[in-house]
Amino acid sequence: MAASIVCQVIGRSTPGPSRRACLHYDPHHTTHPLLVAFSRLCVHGPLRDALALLPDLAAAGLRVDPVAISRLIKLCVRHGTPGDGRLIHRYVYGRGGNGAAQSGSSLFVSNSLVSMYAKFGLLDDALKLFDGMPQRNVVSWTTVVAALANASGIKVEALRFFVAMLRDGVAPNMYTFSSVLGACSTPRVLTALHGSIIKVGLDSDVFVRSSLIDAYMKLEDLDGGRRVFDEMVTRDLIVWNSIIAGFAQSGDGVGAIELFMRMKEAGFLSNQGTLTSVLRACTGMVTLEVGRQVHAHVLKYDKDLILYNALVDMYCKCGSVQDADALFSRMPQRDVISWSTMISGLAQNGRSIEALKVFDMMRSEGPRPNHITMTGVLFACSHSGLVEDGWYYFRSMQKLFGIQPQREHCNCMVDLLGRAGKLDDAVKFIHEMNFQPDSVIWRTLLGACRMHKNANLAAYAAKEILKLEPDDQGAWILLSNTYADLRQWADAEKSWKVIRDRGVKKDPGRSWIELGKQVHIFIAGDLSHPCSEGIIQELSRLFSRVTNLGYTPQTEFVLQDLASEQKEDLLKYHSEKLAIAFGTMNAMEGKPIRIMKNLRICGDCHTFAKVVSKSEGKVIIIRDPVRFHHFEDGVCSCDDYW
DNA sequence: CTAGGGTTAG
Repeated sequence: MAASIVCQVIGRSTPGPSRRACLHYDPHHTTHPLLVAFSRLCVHGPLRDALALLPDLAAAGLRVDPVAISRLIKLCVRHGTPGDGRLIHRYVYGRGGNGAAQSGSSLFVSNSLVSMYAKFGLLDDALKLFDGMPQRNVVSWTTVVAALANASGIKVEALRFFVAMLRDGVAPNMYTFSSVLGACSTPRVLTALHGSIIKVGLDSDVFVRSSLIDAYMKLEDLDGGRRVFDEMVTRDLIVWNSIIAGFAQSGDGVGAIELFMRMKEAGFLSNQGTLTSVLRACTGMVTLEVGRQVHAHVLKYDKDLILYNALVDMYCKCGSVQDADALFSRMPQRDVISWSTMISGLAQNGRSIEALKVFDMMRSEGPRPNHITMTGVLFACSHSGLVEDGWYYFRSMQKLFGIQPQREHCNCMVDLLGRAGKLDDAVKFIHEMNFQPDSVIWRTLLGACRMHKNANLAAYAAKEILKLEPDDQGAWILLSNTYADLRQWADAEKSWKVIRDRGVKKDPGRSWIELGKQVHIFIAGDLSHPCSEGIIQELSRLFSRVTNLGYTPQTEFVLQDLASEQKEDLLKYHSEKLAIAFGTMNAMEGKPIRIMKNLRICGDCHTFAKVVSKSEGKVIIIRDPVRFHHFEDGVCSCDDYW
């Protein structure tokens, strides 16, 4: 076997003298033909032939070039065959397994093997080999640190190994630092690491810098990340992507987009990674106009399904179903994600019937729905009160699509029944489903109880949540809100006391609106916006107009027990009202007013928006974290059902 | 032989 491979390899690649060498081997003047063949196979493959020579090499007692061995190890990684890697390991270390016995068992080769195990996710093997190594250098340590930093759940171990490395007297290099930064879990550790990086003069390395930026961003220290970025003299595309992604992920979409503009000014061409981050920023912010501009960039990657899907999602989340739908129907190909995105997007925009129509289309011409598609379908049903359809899809998804209902589907069903006011059915469903109810389910029920003002059941659901998650803020807040809705101020106050005592803070209501290239943010009760005077005037103008059309403030949506004028004041300055006033002041002819909210819309603001849409003849679109409300001529797309 | 960013649907 070996002989035929050797002849083949040598004969194939170099006819003439080497073929002779194959036949007349002189140990003093010529490299052994086995070694020649082996080295070639390590570079060009096939992997299988190279592996087949290992036993003969061992039998002949030949010492193989470590470079060749490590190339072979890399081939295994490329082929994704850990078994072959183990074979090489066994050959290199010999039967004794004492680490120094066989040919090629240098530090270099051991490092390659550790790295191979790490890349296959075989951490135990990597560590066992590492522990048995007679010496270890920076590379050995760095390989292990990187492997641990990339693993989930045991990142702390990376830090421990890093410290052990220092104790061992091995100096970290830029590779080590950029790896260990990925395991950096507290600001203190980060400060310490950053300090040592500067001290040893590695802070000019681009890799180290981008890891530093990423580490600051992951700890939500945007300024820290920004500073590292600003100090850089030479930046590459990945550094730009790091900082843009950091801003996009921490919710600072405006910052992300500004950086994207600067990146283009600096002459960098965006790649798929840049654009996905920028689209994510647009999706989070509902900056439709900027999103359209990004769309123009994306056109250069027109075959990229991921970017297309992200665009459809962005248009849906920005409340522009027309754009989303136009794009969806023009897409060269559509996968499950495309269809699911479109279905959920329509449902979120209150177009449940259309969502179900798209689902029918998908069934006839698209890919097979998956469990996330079904979540979208059930979401469509629950947000339109289509109880019967919901039951039908829930009951038949196993039979029709082979999808076993999961937790999230049960949650949709509880939502469907709860929203429709069938609270008893919802409770019955929870007790009969195949899962142990979790806090998500109870929270859904609690939301429905609040909507239908069933305080007793709400208290039950809240207690169940607090059994599972004793410190859950949401449970306390929803419970107290329920009492407030019922005007049971004593009970509400009791819950608020718990919230205050535990330091639970309620997120203030925030709304934002895009005007030109700027995003204006409004916080409930906060009149610090530069146009506040104008906004207050506009609000009173709107109030007098809508009062004539029959609007009265619904003070039951105010949560504290206050005199009714004070309550009206609080209501008046809800963030969405400030945004609506700002929107009507600056409205452009024929364009809808688009507003984003961080919390669910309040009932009074919902009525207000409806009446304003009629009195001002404007379309108002408000997106809350769950769905959209399109207000037009006094009605909302949600049919007052949300 | 060791290192950096992004990845869409709920």
